Amino acid sequence: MKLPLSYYSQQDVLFLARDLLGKVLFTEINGERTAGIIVETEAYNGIQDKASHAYGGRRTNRTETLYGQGGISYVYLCYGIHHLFNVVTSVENDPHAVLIRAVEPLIGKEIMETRRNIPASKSAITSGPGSVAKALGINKSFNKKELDGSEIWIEDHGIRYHDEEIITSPRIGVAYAQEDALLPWRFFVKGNPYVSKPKQ
DNA sequence: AAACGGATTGGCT
DNA sequence: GCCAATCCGTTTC
Repeated sequence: MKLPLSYYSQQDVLFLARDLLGKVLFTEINGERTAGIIVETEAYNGIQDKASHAYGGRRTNRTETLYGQGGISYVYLCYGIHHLFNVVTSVENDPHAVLIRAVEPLIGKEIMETRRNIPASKSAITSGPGSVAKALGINKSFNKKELDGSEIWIEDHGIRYHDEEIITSPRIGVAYAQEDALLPWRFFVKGNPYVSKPKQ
């Protein structure tokens, strides 16, 4: 049921960003299980990608996680407030990652409501990367965790989207990446209400 | 040593 | 629509 770690060693991060749509992301914290269907992702393509934290081969305490073997989580703090969850992919020393930007709640909706303090009837509950992490209880303690463990993992429930149901667009909030900001490396499910709605 | 700005969100105008 | 919240790696003095 859980995707094996070998799934994440695929070296084409664009393929995986698209393939992760429809997969189900789980967390279990103190016996509280929550899960959501991934409906929006972005690919961050290693040392050649100006939008990546690992651009130019940068290695810091924060980015060290990205250089690990595919199949671990990369969680960092954005704007000092929001935890953003990424799936590290490819092989060791090839710092590729997929940012999970939105999920459709599947299991543990009441727990998500408590964590987010908004009703599950509102799509904002898991829309946007900061909201996903908060709803699933993901914080910095999840950084570098293997994605086939008992606290966080991803399952294949056989949900498949046709090509025409998947939209690609430029990534969000990466204007600083200059020409790389225009690359169509964001993937989302057409019409899904949980897909984030940036102001751009 | 200090300033800057970001893979964002939600509350107030 | 605007803006504050507020941590941390990077840049600049």
